Amino acid sequence: MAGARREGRPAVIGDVARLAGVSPQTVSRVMNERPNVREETRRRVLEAIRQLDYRPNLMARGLVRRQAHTIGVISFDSVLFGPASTLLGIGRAARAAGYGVTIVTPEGFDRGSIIDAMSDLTSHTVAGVITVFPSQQAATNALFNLPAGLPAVAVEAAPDESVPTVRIDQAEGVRMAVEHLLRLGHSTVWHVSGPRERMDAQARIEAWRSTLEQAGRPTPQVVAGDWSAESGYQAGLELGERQGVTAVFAANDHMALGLLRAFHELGVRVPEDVSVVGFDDIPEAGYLIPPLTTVRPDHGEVGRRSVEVLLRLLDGQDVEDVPYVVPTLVRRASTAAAPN
Amino acid sequence: MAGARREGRPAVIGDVARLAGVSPQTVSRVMNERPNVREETRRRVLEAIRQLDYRPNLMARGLVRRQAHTIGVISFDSVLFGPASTLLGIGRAARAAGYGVTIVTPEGFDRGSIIDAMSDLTSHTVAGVITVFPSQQAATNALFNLPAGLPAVAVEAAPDESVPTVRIDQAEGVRMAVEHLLRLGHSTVWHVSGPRERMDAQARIEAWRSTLEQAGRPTPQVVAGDWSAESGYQAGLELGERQGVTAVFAANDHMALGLLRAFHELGVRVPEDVSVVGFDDIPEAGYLIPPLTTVRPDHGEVGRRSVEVLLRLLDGQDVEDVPYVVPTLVRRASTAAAPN
DNA sequence: GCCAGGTTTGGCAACGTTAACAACTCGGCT
DNA sequence: AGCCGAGTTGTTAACGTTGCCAAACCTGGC
Repeated sequence: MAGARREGRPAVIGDVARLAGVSPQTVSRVMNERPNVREETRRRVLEAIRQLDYRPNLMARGLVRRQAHTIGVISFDSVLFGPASTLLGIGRAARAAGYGVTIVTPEGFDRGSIIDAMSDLTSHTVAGVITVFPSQQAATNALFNLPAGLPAVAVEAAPDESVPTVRIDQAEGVRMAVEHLLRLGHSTVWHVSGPRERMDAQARIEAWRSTLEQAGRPTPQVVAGDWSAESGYQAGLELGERQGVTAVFAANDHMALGLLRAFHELGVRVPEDVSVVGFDDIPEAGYLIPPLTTVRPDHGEVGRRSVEVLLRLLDGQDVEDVPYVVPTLVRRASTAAAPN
Repeated sequence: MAGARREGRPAVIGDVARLAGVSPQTVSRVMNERPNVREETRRRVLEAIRQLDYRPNLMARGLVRRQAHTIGVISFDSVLFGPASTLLGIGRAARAAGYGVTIVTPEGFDRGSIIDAMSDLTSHTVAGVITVFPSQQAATNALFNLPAGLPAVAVEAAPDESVPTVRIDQAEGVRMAVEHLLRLGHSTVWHVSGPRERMDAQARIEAWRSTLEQAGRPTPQVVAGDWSAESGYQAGLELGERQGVTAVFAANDHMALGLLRAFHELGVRVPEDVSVVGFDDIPEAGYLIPPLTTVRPDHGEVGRRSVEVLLRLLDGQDVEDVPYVVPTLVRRASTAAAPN
């Protein structure tokens, strides 16, 4: 019978055309919501589409239109709360704009694993790329190995000014945390940092230092951690024994959590003896012992905004400065006035 | 000059062919590592590829070969540790097998948002689909709306036996947790559950109940939570006031964390007065106060295995039963002998 | 020097869609 | 009646790749 779908195979545009008694071109017009199709014709086509359960082949469409319908994302640490939230924001915003999202997670920061991970992104399958990397080296490896002309946006770390970058305003977040502690009467604030090669860790160290300097306070030695609760715990064992430590700013909540535990073991009371502030506002932050005062960056907003910038790039516009995403300070019970 | 790349556009196979002085067909053979290409010819082609930075167009390739190079994943709660780890496992395994991964996260469990989220997966862009859903309803909505003939694998929740399903052995994990507590001398174990409409929550409730029954112990009323630390906290306030509660099994670590905090507030000591066991082994579990005894499911393995099963399906094999992924019990300091 | 059999290479068509253009329809106007 | 133009529809070719088949090229044996 005319218009029957070919055996076993999914329907294609020609099948729909035959069933509706029009040309493939007209079906294409209906699919793409172009004007100048008689209402009656449109109805017939739509009905045929429904009957055959026709779904346009995006690969064929991408081929003629010379454009992909997907955004590529290269992300590290995608299991962590922050990056995972950013990824979710990217996914939602991309889909709203009609793009799919392909996510790759390289094994390491080195050039080899990053190029390896990117291999399918570079094969004309993505319209543009967003990197979500905490390290400048990784971002450089990724962005300098992209095919020429492929639009890219960096989240957090970028090799230089040539790539539009969406960032959390680390400096502002840290300033809020440190000033909060100073206002509570602490004479200075110690810092447990993330790994120094990470951009965000570095940015937080610098913001912490400069806030203290501007307030005319001494800047203690940085205690280096690696984002993990374990490293926060080790830092806590060290700081808890030390004289005169009354306020600690940890570069993320996981380390703050380790700190809390170390202080608890040592009999150092939080917040009576020492105040602690974290960074991230992980979902459990409010239920730690004690509930953690922390800086909340809006990772979802970072994701949304990076898509927005990429779309502008795809549209041929050029993008100058992207405003920073400003975090907020969430005050809970882990901070209190300095002991005297 | 011969072999020059056409202005501005990325090189295509014809450009490479011209530069190497061979036909496009031969370039294709080299790209796909087919036999019967003279070594000298292969070298010339590879050199041309390098010179032009040629990358094959996967959309064109997919079109002729009638197959996609991507695996579609529909996931819920992708920010949580468990699903995020599964996603990572899927991504790595897929890439190792030469597939990209497209992830979509619907807004809700209802049919509308799921179909909506799936729309691009259904347009011939994916070779197969993996669902990562904690609810049977969601899995049903997804899997019954897939185009006919598209291979699919379910993680955790599936509508029925028709779709191969990769699961954590919830029952075994729960049994380990509950028996651990019983062996410590507790007369029974209370349970703070996840939301009942979630398959995994339901499975844990049932396993908890049957383990107690098999041991001939009374089964207390389930305290219902919703996975969040807040709900664990509320449950803790309730259980902490109750007489005779000496052991609690929380259906996930976040709720266990809330429990710990509530008990702390109430002056109930863990593990001296009450033992607590969680489920998930989130990265911070070992640094809570006290470090949490918990069940560790290998989410990454679940992801890897689901890809493996999907690949078998794509290969035309049919898959009978997929063995459960068995979790392990991680003993830490939140459990101890029952008080007398 | 010739032929059989294998290896290497090229030509053509097809995958499913859309862009560009051509052609047709229809009502209104000269 | 003939013509115009807006609105609607169809035709042709192209996107970049690979499957299929045929052609050209070797190699060694007689």
